[in-house]
Amino acid sequence: MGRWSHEEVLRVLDEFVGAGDPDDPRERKRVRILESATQLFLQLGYRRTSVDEIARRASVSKGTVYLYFKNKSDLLVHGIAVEKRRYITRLEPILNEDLPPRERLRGWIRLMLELGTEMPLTSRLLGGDQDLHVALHDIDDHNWNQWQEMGVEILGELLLPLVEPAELDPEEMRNRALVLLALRYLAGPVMDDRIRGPMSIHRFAEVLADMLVDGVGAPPTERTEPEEEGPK
Amino acid sequence: MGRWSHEEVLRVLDEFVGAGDPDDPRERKRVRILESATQLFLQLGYRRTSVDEIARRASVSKGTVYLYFKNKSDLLVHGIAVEKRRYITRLEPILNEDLPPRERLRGWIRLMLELGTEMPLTSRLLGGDQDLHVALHDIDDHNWNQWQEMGVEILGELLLPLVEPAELDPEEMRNRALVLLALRYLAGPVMDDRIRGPMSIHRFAEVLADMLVDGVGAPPTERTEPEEEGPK
Amino acid sequence: MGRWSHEEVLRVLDEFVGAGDPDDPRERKRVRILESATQLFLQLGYRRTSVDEIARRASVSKGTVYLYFKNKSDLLVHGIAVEKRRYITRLEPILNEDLPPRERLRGWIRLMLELGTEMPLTSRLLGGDQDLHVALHDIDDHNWNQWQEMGVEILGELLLPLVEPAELDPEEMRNRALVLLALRYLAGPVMDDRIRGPMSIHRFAEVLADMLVDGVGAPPTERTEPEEEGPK
Amino acid sequence: MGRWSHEEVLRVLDEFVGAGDPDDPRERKRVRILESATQLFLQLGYRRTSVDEIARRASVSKGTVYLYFKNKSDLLVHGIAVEKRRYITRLEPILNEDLPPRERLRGWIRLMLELGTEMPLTSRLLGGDQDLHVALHDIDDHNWNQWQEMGVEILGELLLPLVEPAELDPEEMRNRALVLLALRYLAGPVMDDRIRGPMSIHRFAEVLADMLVDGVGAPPTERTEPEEEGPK
DNA sequence: CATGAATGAGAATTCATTCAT
DNA sequence: GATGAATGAATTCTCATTCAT
Repeated sequence: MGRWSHEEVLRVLDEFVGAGDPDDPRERKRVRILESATQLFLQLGYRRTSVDEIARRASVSKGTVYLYFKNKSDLLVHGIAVEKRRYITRLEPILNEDLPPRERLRGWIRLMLELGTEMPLTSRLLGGDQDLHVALHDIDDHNWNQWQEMGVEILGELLLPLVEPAELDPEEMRNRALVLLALRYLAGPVMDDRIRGPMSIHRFAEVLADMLVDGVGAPPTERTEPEEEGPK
Repeated sequence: MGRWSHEEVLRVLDEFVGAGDPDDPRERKRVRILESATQLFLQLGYRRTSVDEIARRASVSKGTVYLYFKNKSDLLVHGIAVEKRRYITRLEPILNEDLPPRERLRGWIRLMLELGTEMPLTSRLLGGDQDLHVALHDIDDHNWNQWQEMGVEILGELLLPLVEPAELDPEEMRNRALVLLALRYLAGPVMDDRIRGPMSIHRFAEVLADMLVDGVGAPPTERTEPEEEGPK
Repeated sequence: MGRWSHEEVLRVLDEFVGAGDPDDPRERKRVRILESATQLFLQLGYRRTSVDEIARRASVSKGTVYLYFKNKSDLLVHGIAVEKRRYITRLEPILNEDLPPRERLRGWIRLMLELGTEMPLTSRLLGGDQDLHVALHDIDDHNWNQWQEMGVEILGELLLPLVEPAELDPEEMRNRALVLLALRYLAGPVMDDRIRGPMSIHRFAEVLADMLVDGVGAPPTERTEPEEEGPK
Repeated sequence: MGRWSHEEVLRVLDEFVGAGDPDDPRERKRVRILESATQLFLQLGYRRTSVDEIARRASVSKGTVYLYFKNKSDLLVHGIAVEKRRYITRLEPILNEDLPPRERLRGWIRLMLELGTEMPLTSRLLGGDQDLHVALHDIDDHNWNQWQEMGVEILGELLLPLVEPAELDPEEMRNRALVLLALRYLAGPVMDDRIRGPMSIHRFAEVLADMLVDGVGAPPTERTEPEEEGPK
């Protein structure tokens, strides 16, 4: 499983904001404010979201927002941190489980495309949202690199057994990894059901995985559907 | 070529902003303002770009900007129209040429990924940039639908001969078309060379096409490189 | 000693905030808060000092500050009162001691210039600090007049024997008293060692006294230096 | 006249903001805004003065203030620059005129005390106003040093012929110069007629000069009064 | 008594748009 | 046509003061 074993993953986790006791009313308010902000950032974009509006949606006063977060951009930073924590949880089964390589790759593709639902801010940020980039300016680069490296590492692992029989040269293999990695940038668009058409995100990911693993002309694998699903 | 024959294509074109005589000094000023705006929108995002800055870059007064465009958002609308016109030109060879089906699909994938370079505003918009979406609100929907339908139509054509031997049912086929169509949302991210790694955009598109056409485990086709290329 | 005998001085003192038992833990807390406030007012100015910061420095909660002082400006008023009490103590030797007139005047000049160290808030206030003036608005006038009258009275006493031989007319004498009285406004500036150059405040006062008593062209008197001194 | 001959003085002047054509309506508005700001800064202090209030007093909109001055603090900087220009004008006669040394020193003392009327912001700043200091933070130090050095230089020149007969050692002389220099910090307080009593600022300066030049016990020189005078 | 969370009235600054010249 | 000065609504952030616990 390469460099991204538990220790590493936990090191990354430690960066994340500690959640605190969910029964503490203060914590509850904090979460309410953060969620209001996140929703509005997604709905209107970062700049168009005013702190006033965030406060109103969270039913607190403007001043209270600044009591819990030192900045408007601090709200964004914490929103992204919350998503990261969610990501780690979702990643672990793919990294640890004892599945056939094809299934692991398919699981990974699915996860990447579902990131849009579970990590909408991050998707937006990775998708190049200027507003978010500007708001995050300094932390941005560090985060991005970490994110990219982590992806390359993990995907390399997953890909290895699959491309072995074709005897691809290492450069070609690395390129394929990079291309597959870039698929996560579809996570944002894929949230839009006009883009997905009649498919769920899960199904969309399956179809993409089918083509990538076996080629556009090959027949599909058996369809798997998760129990519960967010959009569509 | 289905419904999207010349007449249709031209009908779409007609909607675009009429270019006018490129020697008319008024027209030249109009173009200069529009280009300044487009560059700044791409560089700073829509909101962070001030009309003042646009005027300065175009070496006209702020008032003049409003003489040629009724709004700040009008600048965006026209910037996008310019890109559309460019798109039609690029699309035609793929639609008309008498190439083997696999090559046509590969050509289409290449084009989609290169849209980021030639249609940066559109890519950004399709990629979910809130700033742009909000600025365009009403025109947005109409445009978007047209754009999507046009894509589905064209891609259906291209895909048909390739999937025929696999006897895919029509639903599966439509899904695959939608999934492939969504790849154009990679156009924006693919402009970032941290994402492409050592590959040019063209090469990136080739690697993606290889996997999609033949599967991740199949050997690559012969590499084609265009004479000159923008980034990387 | 004129009108400013013990009774008068004590009447003024009585106005000052009663100190209370210094062993009472409540009183100790009160003093701690007041000192924190005073230090911060001097360091940052009145407006820039937040009640939060005062509470933090005094290791109490913000609410507690309001338990002991009804206002932010109340802190300032009491801070100034504390300085007044200190002033009375320092003034007495000059009023009572049986010294030659020149020495008494020199002592008084010294004291005035040293007020900046021992009555920094008052100096700042007298020096025209708008922040403080505004914060004190109403009490201000009453206080100021009292302060001024007290000074004129005392200085008149000190000056009388010195100007007698010159047979100055009463108006001229009163004017000289007023001018000398104004020297106390140097107390603030004189705390800045860039202004004093290599001199201590004490030394600075001596040099000023020399010139005032004997003229700029006369040789200096023997230098006196106090045992211990604050700045420089 | 030492180092501060015409060239130097003009070099300093060049730093000042160019006034522009006083008939240009734009310039007139600029001046109106600047004067409104200066008056309010003096009346209320820097922090308590809001840009809104400045705009209202100058009868322009808030936005217009920012059209002419990039900052609130920019208003302060320019206000001080205006005062500097005034200062240079007043200084020249003292530097150039062919007067007896005593008269030159007396003229200088007069000028210093009158600075409060003609350079109220500067007086306030030199007097240690926290608000102003903070608003100016970086330019502050440079300015202060220049101001101080200029004073030491000029005063040294003026003092030399007066102390020569007393054969003061150089250190004592330098100290006397520094002490006299500090008298300019009385400029602010002296603007207050409660402090000056029945004297005009001019008269106050004369009385102070008398004492400093000849000693507190010596008779006054003939009284000089200027034709027109500001306060009192 | 003590606490510190909550409030909301300001304050500085930006910028799309208008309009007199 | 062209200009650019003027406007003022909107936005982020601060902090004295209150009050429920």
